[in-house]
Amino acid sequence: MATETSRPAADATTDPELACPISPVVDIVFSRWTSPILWSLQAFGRQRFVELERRIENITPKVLTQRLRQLERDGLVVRTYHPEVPPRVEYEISELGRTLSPLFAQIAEWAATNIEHVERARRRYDDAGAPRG
Amino acid sequence: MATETSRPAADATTDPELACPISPVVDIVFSRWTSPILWSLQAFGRQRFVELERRIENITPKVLTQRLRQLERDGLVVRTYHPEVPPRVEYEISELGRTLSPLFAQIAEWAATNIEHVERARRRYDDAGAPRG
DNA sequence: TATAGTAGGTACCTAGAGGAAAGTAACTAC
DNA sequence: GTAGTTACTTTCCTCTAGGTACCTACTATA
Repeated sequence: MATETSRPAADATTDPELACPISPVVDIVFSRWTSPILWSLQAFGRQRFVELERRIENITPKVLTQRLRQLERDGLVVRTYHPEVPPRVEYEISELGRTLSPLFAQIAEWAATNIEHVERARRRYDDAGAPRG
Repeated sequence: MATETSRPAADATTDPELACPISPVVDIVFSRWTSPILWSLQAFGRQRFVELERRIENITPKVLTQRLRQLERDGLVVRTYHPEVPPRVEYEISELGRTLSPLFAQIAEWAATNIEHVERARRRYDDAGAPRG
């Protein structure tokens, strides 16, 4: 199996997990491209590869495959292969994946009310020039 | 200012944010090393640079500085510089940063009940051999 | 004959994140 | 005069995630 598929082994000596119970979740759910994939599947239901590819703009098929495999391995996504011609594959969120929904909802809510605060803070920081001290 | 400090500009043409309202939050809160830092600050209160450096194992001072600057810029962390000798700098979570607490709590809760499901799914997947289809 | 559609696989390459290690300012203590 | 302390900064280097591009098999359609 390709080394590219597996994440950088969660080695206790090199990972930021020790001080933080949420880092493992970040590795599983919030690594690059995984959240849009999970979001898309939970928001729009079962989808084919190309549908995901089109909906998630700028993702390359290679990376989409990688992430889907990873999510399948983690039990968050279910892959169904139909041996037709042309081949048809469908992806849907698993039961375990669905337990993330309230999390996603809360994050979306936090974003709706606080992202603008973050952006205002950035402008304030940038306008103030380089940090003194 | 060093290019290393700034994140890869959130360009609408290259980012996975379009299909997903939670990606921006991921960029801000859940990028590498930021969650342990925020967690540490919200769990153990105001801390000095070296305290964070010791608590978050294996983080290098360079990266810690980068992440703290980023979090300060985003208004999630407050930095207080005391011009003493030797210099003393204290970091604490901001009011805006504190609004993340319920999020963190929910994620920690999800982890507590579901991480083992993920690990079991992985073992099942790996034992089944390469994906057929 | 050639092209399109589907779900990827594979080889190659680059940008950039992040690590290692040394340097810096400014003062104190020995 | 030298070592220690703190909070970084800077330089150099490595590694790898991710992008580009091309390839597979099979059929329908023009």
